[in-house]
Amino acid sequence: MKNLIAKTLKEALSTLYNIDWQADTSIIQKTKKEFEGDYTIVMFPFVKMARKAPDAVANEVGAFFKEKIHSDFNVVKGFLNLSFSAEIWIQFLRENRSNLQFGYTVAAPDEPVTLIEYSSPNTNKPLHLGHIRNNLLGDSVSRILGACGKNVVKVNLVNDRGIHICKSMLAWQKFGNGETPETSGMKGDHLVGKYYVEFDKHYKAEIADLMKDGMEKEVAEKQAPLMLEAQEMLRKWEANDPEIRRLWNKMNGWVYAGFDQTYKQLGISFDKIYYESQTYLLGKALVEEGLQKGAFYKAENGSVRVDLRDKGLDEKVLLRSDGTSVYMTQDLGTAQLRYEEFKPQQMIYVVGNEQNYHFDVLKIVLGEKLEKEFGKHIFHLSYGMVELPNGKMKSREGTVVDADDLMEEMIFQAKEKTSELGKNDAANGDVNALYEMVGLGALKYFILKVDPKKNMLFNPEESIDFNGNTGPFIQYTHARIRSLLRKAAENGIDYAVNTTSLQLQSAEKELIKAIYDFPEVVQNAGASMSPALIANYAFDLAKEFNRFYQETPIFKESDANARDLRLQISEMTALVLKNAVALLGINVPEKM
RNA sequence: GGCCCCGUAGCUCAACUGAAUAGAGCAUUUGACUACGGAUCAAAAGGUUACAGGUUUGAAUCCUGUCGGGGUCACCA
Repeated sequence: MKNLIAKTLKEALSTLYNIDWQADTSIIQKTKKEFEGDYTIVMFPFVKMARKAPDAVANEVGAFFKEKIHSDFNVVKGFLNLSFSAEIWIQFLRENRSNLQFGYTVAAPDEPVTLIEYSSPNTNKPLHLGHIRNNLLGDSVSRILGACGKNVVKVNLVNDRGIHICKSMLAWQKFGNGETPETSGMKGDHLVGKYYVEFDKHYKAEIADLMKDGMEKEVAEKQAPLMLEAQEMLRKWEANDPEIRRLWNKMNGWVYAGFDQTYKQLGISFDKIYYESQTYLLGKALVEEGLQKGAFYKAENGSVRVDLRDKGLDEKVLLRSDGTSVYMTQDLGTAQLRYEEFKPQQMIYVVGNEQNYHFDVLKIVLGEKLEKEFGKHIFHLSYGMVELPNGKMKSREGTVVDADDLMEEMIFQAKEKTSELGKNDAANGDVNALYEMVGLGALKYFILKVDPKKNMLFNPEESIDFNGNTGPFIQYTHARIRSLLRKAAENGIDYAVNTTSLQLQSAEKELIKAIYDFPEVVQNAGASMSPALIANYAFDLAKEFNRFYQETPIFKESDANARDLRLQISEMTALVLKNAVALLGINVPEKM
């Protein structure tokens, strides 16, 4: 529709004023509710060139539209409002009714890969709310890009090596008494996380002891026996010490089993999992290459660095003086590996905004210093922190919101709420599946409705809402529509509309227009990688339906054609709600 | 301190990337169930978009400065 308007506008401008306008749909927008019309064109950009008053231009262009595509129009202070006839909207409904993939674009067979990395957990502690935002965001953006016709490959980079996991291993060795997930009944990731905390506790005690003997705090932190042991363990690990490797494999195995369970419940998955332990060596070759090229240099102590001060950044270490790799080394290597494996047109990294600097460096080192073409196609999808009422989540202060606990709590709340409303009877089918769908729907919607790049606040004291701008509101609206359609089917009503010569009431027209917008919203969400656009759209659509539902009787309508049209609008609304919310990873029930 | 991000109703968030009277939800007040599903709807109230300048037909949005909040400046990841 916008394209038609743009095309006609171009013609109008050229015929009336001899203006050559480069079609730009941003000046064509939906008409605000207070005004009459469907679409609005802002005429200000043209008044100078046309050398006429805004209203005069708008009137002339409006007349041209009326002549050309039979749209009605009115003019308010330089804004040209166009209205289209009911036939056009009803026609649109008829054409799209049977398209279950409405709003989605299928990838072309030769579409190159778009790679997206998300989740990327450490293996020393369980996932928390921050990871949930990462996971949901990555998963949702994957779905959205897929719906935009991209060939998406989802990858996870597991951070399975380093001093952090050694800390857990050491603490388990020392204080664990051979405890396992089986003997303790704990989820593997939680068990390993427990020993990470345990390490910290004993480590702090050691520091305190050393300081009591008059040692400086900073020295004590480095001299504490536990820390020295952990570092020794890391060295042994790097030297492939069989015993350490066995322990490492065992404990990581526990963690993976735990993560798998969390991922499964969250409803997310990956096409490929990379392990840092398998990729960290690859970056070294790239560093060597850069050294040869003269892009990097060797410092006196033997570490390899890159000087980015001319880019407004600092010097950055790429390889330690002892030759071991750092985070950056590893990321260079994985990028190269992935490029060779998938030849992606774009590599998206879903990583928190605390790492903006890291990715600035990565892009420059890869794209400019090493002159790798794929370095220019790296996109850091940077998202804001989840904050608690009293600040950031800190694992050491025990203020983390655990992912598993939170999901469990949400499902429990869904159960409470459902029971309270007396909707937990067998008529709703598998009630446990429903609780899970609703609880997780609330959680996912809550996280995804806010713009990814902004920090967001989560208050554990107040449970996530089920009314208003929420996932369950949308799920409920969907269930109600399905119920309507079931009733129609029971009464043998076939609501295929076979006429377009109907009047549309305002609620009906608003709803059809909102449905019509969906494909464009998906495109916009894909372009800006923002599930928030989808979430807010779905909510508006559900609200629009409720308004329509309240105002226009369906089964009491005496005109069968009008009734059928309303059923058809309802059916299409349910489809769009389902398709929209599916892009957020939210399922929608038939009944609730 | 250098660099980056943010500041919108009491609270949580929008505003399609510069357009009309800045919109929703929650909370508050009021109204609507003998009704196709009340997890609903309708209405009231709530704003100098942190502040001060600037750019232009038009600014929450762009530029400059000030104040406030966060992030980051590791041979951690």
